[in-house]
Amino acid sequence: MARTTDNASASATSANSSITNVAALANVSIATVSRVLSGKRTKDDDIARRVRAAAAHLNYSVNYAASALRSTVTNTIGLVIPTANDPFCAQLLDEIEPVIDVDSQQLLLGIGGDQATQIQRIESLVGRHVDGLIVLPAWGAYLSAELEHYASTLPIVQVGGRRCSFRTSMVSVDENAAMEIVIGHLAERGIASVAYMAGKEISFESAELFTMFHTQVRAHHLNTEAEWNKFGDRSVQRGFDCAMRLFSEPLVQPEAVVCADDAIAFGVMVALHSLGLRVPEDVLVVGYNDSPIARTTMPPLTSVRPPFKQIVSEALRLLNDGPDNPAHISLAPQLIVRESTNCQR
Amino acid sequence: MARTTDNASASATSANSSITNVAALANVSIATVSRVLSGKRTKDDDIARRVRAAAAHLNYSVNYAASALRSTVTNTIGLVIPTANDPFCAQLLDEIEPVIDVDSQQLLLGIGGDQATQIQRIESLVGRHVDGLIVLPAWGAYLSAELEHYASTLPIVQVGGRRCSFRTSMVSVDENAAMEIVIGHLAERGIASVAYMAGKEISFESAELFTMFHTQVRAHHLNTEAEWNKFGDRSVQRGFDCAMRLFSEPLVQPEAVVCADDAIAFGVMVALHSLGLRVPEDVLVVGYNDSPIARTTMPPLTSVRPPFKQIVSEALRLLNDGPDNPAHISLAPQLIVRESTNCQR
DNA sequence: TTGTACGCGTTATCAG
DNA sequence: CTGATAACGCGTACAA
Repeated sequence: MARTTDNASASATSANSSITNVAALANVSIATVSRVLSGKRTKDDDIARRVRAAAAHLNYSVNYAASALRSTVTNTIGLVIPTANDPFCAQLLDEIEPVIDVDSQQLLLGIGGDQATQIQRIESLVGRHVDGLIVLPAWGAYLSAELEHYASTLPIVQVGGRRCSFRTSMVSVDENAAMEIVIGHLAERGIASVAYMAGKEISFESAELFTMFHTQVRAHHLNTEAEWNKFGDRSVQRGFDCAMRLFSEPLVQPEAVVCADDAIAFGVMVALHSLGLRVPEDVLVVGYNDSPIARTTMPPLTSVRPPFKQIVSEALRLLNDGPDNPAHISLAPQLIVRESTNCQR
Repeated sequence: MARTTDNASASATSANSSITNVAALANVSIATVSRVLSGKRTKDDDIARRVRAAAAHLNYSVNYAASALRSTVTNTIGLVIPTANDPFCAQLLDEIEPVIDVDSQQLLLGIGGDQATQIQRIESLVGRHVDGLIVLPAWGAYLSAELEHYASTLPIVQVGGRRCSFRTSMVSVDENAAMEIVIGHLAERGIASVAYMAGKEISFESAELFTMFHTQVRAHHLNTEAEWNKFGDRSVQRGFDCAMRLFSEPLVQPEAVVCADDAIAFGVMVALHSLGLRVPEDVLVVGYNDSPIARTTMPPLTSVRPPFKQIVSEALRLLNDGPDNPAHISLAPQLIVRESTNCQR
């Protein structure tokens, strides 16, 4: 073999080498090449090695279009998200892509911030014959009907959002467990009272969490007040405003604040700081989503971390199980304890 | 026509209707159907209308696998990014996906945080025969050789990162213009001295910007000190630490701080706040990237906004031009002026 | 076990 | 401008 020309010939043939070339070089039929490379021929004899060597030498890779046409498997999964500018979506993206790719599959991405756009993206991806579909519904988007419509054709997993029918699969964070862990943690720290800055009022999930908050507060014999616990958006500004109102009164104040999002928690911490209150000595603060920013606040923020790895692996497992085995899976998150709650009463 | 059964028959045939069915229903040949639906036949006579009606009735959509197999156009473009957890990447994603999709194209996403992974993703996508490739190199990744290797086969656009050869296309933010705009803005505000918190020292771009900073400072007759201007990472913590050191000394202090990232600026603002210095009354602060967080800081942060829309449209234009017309395009950003610099001296 | 031959759904080619 | 037909590259039933 002429070592110095290996690279040159490889790069020269990289574009136009098909299974036929490999078969010719390995001195076998294309059927054998197909079987060896797709793993349908387990033996590892001389033939198999010759085929693999030829494929490597020609820098051969299967033509997915031809493969998909013949076998109706595209080695492609579709992912629909509302936006990349959201810590949950972004972390899920970073977690899911590498896992997809090891399977020599690829990720077809659709972004849609509202119901109409998401439905459009779903239809686009179904038209592409993706092998499976993972959907993170946008806030307030009801995709159940749409998803159910394709559920018989295609394995579909909804991640988070409103609970859907049992004809489609679903993976979600166990928010009740989250609340239990958070309140339990605060109770362990010895605090006596706690406030809650919830998510959007319109959301069913927010309401449910709100209820769970009160259940857990009672269970741990903590105190809370109606005017401490408000619905609102998930912004820094909202956390700031709420905390300013809450802590500038000379009346009774909570010893801890639980937030439905890290951004809110962040605003709360800034407000506390400008009021001269210390975190965690005077007030403990807990966030949600464990966004990258939680690690870099002053002090670092204790936050609920959604089980991204598990969400991804369960979602992919459900996709592999096919469209006929739908299931609803709820996964408990983890509390990442940092400085913002590191203070024993 | 039986209106009530339209939906039922459409959904029933949605899965298994090919060009042959459409041709039969429209009473033309499959070739004509192909031409009408792909727009290669401009006339809008009775035949065209019959074809479209038949396609709509059967809920037909082209099989991209078959189309790709025959025509070597996959209607797919590949995008490689280092991570979704970065404001620049996330905003570019949100900007690019809708523009791709209107062209009935799709986005194949690859994520790789280092050089090796990114190369792997690029090869994966090339293996998928994407029609074009957009690459955002990871920090410190040198992909020029890899990209150049495929540049003859495939239109490739590099976005940002180290300058590449003229055999591949490139779209980047004009950082010099950015610095000019920023320093010009501060000079207009009447400040006399300014500090700069640069990006990573290893980066060529950082060094270049560092030089540009000094050029602009001189041009506007402002003052700066060597110990004010440091390289460092793009984190909140870094901004906080640097600002604490800088502003806790009773010596001469800058009236403005320019940061290479919003996160740094954020840390600076927190530090100033805890030192009792007001923004913008005592110190003006400018960030970079106009991440969503810039809108929600207290006060809202003046920040350099990369021209995402233009980056996307230029990148797609270069992809459309094919692999034989590479170009390097540099786009001036925009300064989004907010409260953090809203103070005349 | 291996090879031959067919067909997947589409677009390109060419003759009418 | 239209229609018939070949060809794209691969997987697999069937024959050897």
